[in-house]
Amino acid sequence: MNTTRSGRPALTRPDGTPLRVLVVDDDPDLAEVLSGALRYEGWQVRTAGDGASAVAAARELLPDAVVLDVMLPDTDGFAVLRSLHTVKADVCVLFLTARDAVEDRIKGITAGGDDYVTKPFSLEEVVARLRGLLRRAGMARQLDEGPRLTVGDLVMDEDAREVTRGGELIELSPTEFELLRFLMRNPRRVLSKAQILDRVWSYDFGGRAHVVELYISYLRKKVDAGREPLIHTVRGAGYVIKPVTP
Amino acid sequence: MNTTRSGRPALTRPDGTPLRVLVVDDDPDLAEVLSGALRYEGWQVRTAGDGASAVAAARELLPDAVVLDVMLPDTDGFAVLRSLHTVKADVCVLFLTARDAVEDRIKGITAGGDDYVTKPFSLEEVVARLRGLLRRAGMARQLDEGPRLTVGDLVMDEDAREVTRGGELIELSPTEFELLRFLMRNPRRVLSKAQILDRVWSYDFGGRAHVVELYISYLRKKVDAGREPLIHTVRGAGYVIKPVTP
DNA sequence: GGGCCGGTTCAGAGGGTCCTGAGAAGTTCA
DNA sequence: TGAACTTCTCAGGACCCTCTGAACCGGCCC
Repeated sequence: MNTTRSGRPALTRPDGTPLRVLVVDDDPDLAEVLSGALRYEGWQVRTAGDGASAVAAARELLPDAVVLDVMLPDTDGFAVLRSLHTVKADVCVLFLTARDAVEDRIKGITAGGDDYVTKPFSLEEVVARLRGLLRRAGMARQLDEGPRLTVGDLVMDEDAREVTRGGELIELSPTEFELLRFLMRNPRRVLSKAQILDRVWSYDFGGRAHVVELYISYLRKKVDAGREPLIHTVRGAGYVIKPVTP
Repeated sequence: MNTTRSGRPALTRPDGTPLRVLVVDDDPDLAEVLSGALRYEGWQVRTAGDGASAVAAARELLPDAVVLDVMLPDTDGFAVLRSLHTVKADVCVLFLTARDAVEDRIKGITAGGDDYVTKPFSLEEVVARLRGLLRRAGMARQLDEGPRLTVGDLVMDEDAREVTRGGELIELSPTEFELLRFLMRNPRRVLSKAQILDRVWSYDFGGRAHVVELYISYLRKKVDAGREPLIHTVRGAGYVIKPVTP
């Protein structure tokens, strides 16, 4: 089976070909970061910088999903959405939008099951939302297990945003939740603080790696408190989450 | 079984094929939003912008239901209705009409089992009405369970518009009812304020997400008052309804 | 041992999210 | 027409989340 840089099997559609995503943003840097992260996750990625070329690219690529900036130089996102749906009716769309534009043009978007993320976002957020869209659309075979992540007796339900350990409910803040999700999606793999910062914190975060240590300590208090620890420090390298008994 | 983007099983007719609906409206944005919401609910959707193409599309699609704007650029909705019935006698029709439209004529039509919604409507309203029509027509297998929604000891009878908790009747305003219905149709799933706004409030509502918080607080006062809470806030994410003990 | 380094933890400021009460405008119904 | 109800805006305030700064801890090397 084809594998990706992340070590996970490539995401494939029911017919075995890789999942395709089109990234549309007029900021080339951001488009690059996004497509890098998605490629890493096993997507076949293509980018476009404006509405016209987005529709053209979609006609060629016939993507399963589109990551679409609402503010584009030529057209507005809603028009692009309509064109995309005429190109491929069952395409999933994830919108990127500025914080204060939310109420405006996003109206009606999520009604179709599409979703949106506000800038500045974290890559983990984008990747997770996209996964959610595809899973609900029944597109990717690998996602069939559903919205559940498990490490030992620690269980995360992404849809319900619920985390339990040994059946006991654990309350987490948004950042704690994202950090834990990132760890749990990469069990038994050492993640550096830089990696964590890049994925869990938003791309324009200027802070230092110290926050990662801080949030790891928060997580430990809630997740590992008084129990066999799942979260481990690897000095000089980063952190891992792994079950106690392999 | 085939599933939809909403995670619910696809709506199917007695013979196993998906339910088909034709959306007829001359406003392409509205048609797009409507068809998105219906597709998400498991319908096979097709749209038309005027009476002539509506009849043509119906002849091809042979829809189980039609969502029909009364005001069309070429013909009026009632003429279309007659044509539709010659194409497929047992089709269910949901009319979309302006608030001050001639109510008598609508009522004459709906006597036949069809229904109508006045603009501006909420998507939740349209989706629910359509469900009701199909259920009464005995079309969809999945709807056989009837009009009852249950979360813990909270019970909603959609047809009677009645809500009880622990047997005790709870009086709700229209908006409160729709909000609660949307929550109860998605138990244990965190719904963002944007999602709620898109589905429960009418499509032309310009207000801010703040109203959602307000109505959640109203609901809590009536539904959760002095009892074990069913409605939960997930900070930074949205709201969930779920029974205390799973 | 002393200094250094990576990591952990505590305390607290500031900012944001969310809740709620009060009240204005619009709607329904008698 | 007036009263009751519904819907929504506004503003105050409580609480939580996030991040900074600084102290602390233990291992490692000189």
